[in-house]
Amino acid sequence: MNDVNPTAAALLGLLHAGEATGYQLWDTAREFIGDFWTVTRSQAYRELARLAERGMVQAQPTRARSARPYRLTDSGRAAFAEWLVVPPGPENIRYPLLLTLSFGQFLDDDRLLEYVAEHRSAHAERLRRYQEFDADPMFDKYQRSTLRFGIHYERAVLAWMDELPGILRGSDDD
Amino acid sequence: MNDVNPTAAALLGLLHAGEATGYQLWDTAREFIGDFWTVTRSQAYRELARLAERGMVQAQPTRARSARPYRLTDSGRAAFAEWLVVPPGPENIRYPLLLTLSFGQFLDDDRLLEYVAEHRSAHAERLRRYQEFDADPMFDKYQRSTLRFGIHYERAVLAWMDELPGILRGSDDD
DNA sequence: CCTATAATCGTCCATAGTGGAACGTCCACT
DNA sequence: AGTGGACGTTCCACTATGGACGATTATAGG
Repeated sequence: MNDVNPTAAALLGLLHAGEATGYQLWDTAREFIGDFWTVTRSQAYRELARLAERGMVQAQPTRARSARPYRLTDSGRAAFAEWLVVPPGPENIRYPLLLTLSFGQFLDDDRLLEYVAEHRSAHAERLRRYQEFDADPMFDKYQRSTLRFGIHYERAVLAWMDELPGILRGSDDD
Repeated sequence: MNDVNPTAAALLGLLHAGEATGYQLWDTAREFIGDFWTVTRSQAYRELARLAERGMVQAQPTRARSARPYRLTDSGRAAFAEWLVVPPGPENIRYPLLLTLSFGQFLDDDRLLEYVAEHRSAHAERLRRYQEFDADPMFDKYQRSTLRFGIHYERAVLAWMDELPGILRGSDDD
C-alpha cells in the first residue's frame, strides 16, 4: 500500500526536521545514519523523485543553485509512521577483508597481516571518534544507542585483529 | 584490464576446488563466506555468464536437470590472482534495527526494546553455532580467522543489546 | 574589488546486489 | 504410482553503488 523502502523511510524521517534538498538529505544521512545505513547521492535524488510522485513529499520552489527543497506531506508522515512499526530485518555485512582472508591459502600470511594492519588504524581512529562523541552530552538517547553499537563494534574488530597474527602465524599446518 | 568484482572473484576462488554449477557455487558461497559476503542465486548465475563471456570460466556439457558446470580457465585463475592482491576496501554494514533505533523518538521505547530482544535471540544462537565451529579442529587457519571475527562480532552485539535497556529507559529526557 | 578554489546542487549512467516468481527435473520415500 | 523436497536455471522488478559531468554560488586571499 503505502510501503516505502528503508532508505526512502529514512529520508522521510529526516524531513521531519524541516524541508531539505536532496543534497542536504544525503549529507545529513551520511552524518547521522551513515555508519549503519549508507545513502548515496544518486539514491537520495531518486527516492525523493519517487516520493514526490507518490505525494509523500512536495517539491518547493527552487532556491539558489537550482536547489530544490522538499517538504514532508501528511501522506509522507503517515508512510513513515507505517514503516516505523515494521520489525526491522537482520543486518547485512559485507567485509572485503574477510573475503580476502577466507582465500588466504592463495596468498602469503604477511601480506594478509599487512592488509589487517592498514584496516586496524582506520578502526582505531573510528573508535576514538566515537568515544569522543560518547563523552559529548549533546546527543539524545537514540543517537547514543547507535553510537554505543559503534563503540562495541569497533572494539570487537580491534580485539579480533589483535588475535589474527597468533592464528595466522601460529601454525603453518591445516 | 582483467578486473573482476569481489563476487565474481569469490566464484573464481571457489572454482579452484573443481568445476561446479551455479547452484553449487551459490550454496557453498553461502556456507563459507555467507556471513560476511552474500551471494544471491541470481547474482551467481549472472556473474558466471559474464565470466564465461570473458573466457575466465568455461561451461562444461550439461548434466542431469540441465545442470551446467563451469570450469576455471587459466585466464580465470590469473584474474583471481590479480584480484587477491588488491587491498580490500572498508566494510559495509546495513543494519535496519539501528536505522529504526535512530528514529526512536517517533516510537515508544518498549517497542524498540521488543525489536532488540527479538534480534538478540538470533544473535545468541549464531554465537553458539560459531563457538561450536571454533571447537571443531577441521577448519584451517583462514576459516578460523573469519570465524573468530564472527565470535567477536556476536559477542559485541550481545553486549550492546544488554546495555540498551539502561540507555533507553534510564532517562526520559533528551 | 577580483579571482581562484571549494562547496553546493542536480542529472545521468554503468555496474552491482536483493529477493522472489516461475518452471522443470530428479530423487527418496511411502 | 504418487508426492514432496532438493536441485537447477531463467527472468524480472527493485534497490544500491560510485563516479562522471556540468552548473551555480559562497568565500577567502591578494
